[in-house]
Amino acid sequence: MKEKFYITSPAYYVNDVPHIGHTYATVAVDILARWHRLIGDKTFFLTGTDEHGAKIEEKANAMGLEPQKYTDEIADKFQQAWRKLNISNDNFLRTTDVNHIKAVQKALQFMYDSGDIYLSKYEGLYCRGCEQYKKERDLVDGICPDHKTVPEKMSEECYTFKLSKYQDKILELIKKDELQILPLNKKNEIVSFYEKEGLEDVSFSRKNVSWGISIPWDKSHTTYVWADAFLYYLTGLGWDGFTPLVKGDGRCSFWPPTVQLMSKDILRVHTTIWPAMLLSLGLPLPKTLFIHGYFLINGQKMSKSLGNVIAPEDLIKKYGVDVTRYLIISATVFGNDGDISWKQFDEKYNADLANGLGNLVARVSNLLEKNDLKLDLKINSEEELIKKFKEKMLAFELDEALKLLWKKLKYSDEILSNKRPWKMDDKEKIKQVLQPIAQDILNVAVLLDPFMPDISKKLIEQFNASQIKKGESLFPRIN
RNA sequence: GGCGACGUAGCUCAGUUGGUUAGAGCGUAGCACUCAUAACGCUAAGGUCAGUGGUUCAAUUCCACUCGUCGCUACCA
Repeated sequence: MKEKFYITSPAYYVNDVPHIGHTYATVAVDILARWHRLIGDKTFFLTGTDEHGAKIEEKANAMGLEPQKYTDEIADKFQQAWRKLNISNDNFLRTTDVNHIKAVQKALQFMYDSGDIYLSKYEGLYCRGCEQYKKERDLVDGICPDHKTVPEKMSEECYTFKLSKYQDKILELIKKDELQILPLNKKNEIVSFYEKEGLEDVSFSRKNVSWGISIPWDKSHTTYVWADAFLYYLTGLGWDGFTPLVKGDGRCSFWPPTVQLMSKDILRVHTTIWPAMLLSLGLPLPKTLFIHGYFLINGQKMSKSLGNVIAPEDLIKKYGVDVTRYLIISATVFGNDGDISWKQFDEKYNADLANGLGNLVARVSNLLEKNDLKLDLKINSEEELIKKFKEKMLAFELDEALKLLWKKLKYSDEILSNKRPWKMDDKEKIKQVLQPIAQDILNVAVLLDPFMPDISKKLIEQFNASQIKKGESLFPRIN
């Protein structure tokens, strides 16, 4: 039974080069995508970059570059980073892509024509320091708590999206899990927000931002970045902006997304503006939004000013690509915030990979080679293990899925130590001991593919050979 | 301030409708082994389950309060 599986990473904002947060999210999406391909699902994996907005324009100006030139450079860095990490995305879409821009304009025109976007005025207290409008309740004694200044009253004309119109519908869909939000505490957070605060209409255009997609019926405005960015999930499939979505038309048949992965800082907009836009456009909503956590260092957020950043390229330099993928995913409970450190990475590497998988592979393959034993092993021979592993993967419990594999290997180590085949003379008896253990290794190797694709491939080749050989050590111990 | 979550071994976490000596992995210590990457195996140490009070024959598990940590409080990618 082939199922359709469409998974997305957010379109990463190009105000920064790829850091470990981007890397974590993208590797997680990649693991899920590879897993679904492995079990035969028809899979599409989208990632990309979000490149418009005032901040990008300012950043480019500060560097003395045209915005397009600047975004070209950063987008290229993202693509390079993903290639290096063996990310198997089916498309990489930039929101400056001409087809994306056209589609956004068509979609906005549709929403304008249908009355969901209207001209109004945004009035508010603007803090120059924050460069944004503040609510009364955000202020302390009428003063911006961050900048200690009194915000100015300003008003500007803007096109506004009737977000409030969709409030009841979206809340109902979230409650019924038709728009599923995971983990559960995040769903509760959003439900409580809907019930207590409710939705207000949101301005969808800006007058003073030139680096953006111009509003098709009024070129003096550009599109609010989120309205632009969200449609990337559609244009990444080649959607041209016409509604309803063309059915059965190649990639567009992947719509809607099965899973959209994101961090909590963008959860709110993804559970308000995003589904409302889809409802306005008459398109099906994503099935599941999964929110992953942040990496912390000694309980603190990573930040450049604190100088406690662990860069993905440093991890790759030390451990290699596959091990880096493994370590950042297994370091924390998927969906929670979690502390990371070099010490912890080293310990995890030695425990799981060097002393665990790597050492067992060396023991078994060495004994097989030395005794000239030939085995005939089968791929995917243990249904029970696959079944349990699958359950964990489908529940997004990536770290738990891995633990199942390590438990299997630990058991093999025990058997090997108890039976002591190196003390035996009868080759047939040695084979009887080693055969099932080698089979377990092969089974584990297959399931490791989503996490460590190259290592998995190497192991499968090694253990599928009729004469298994010791070969080079996969994971040299770190001291 | 309001709403919510959490506080279990050095660390990361499990503990299913309250019920005999509270579990796992890592880390630490000891023993043993030598096929293997000073790896593996075995054993051990280590917890008034944040605190106080209550409900109950019985509470880590339910309730209240206290202390502590954290999240959300919309146009911040």
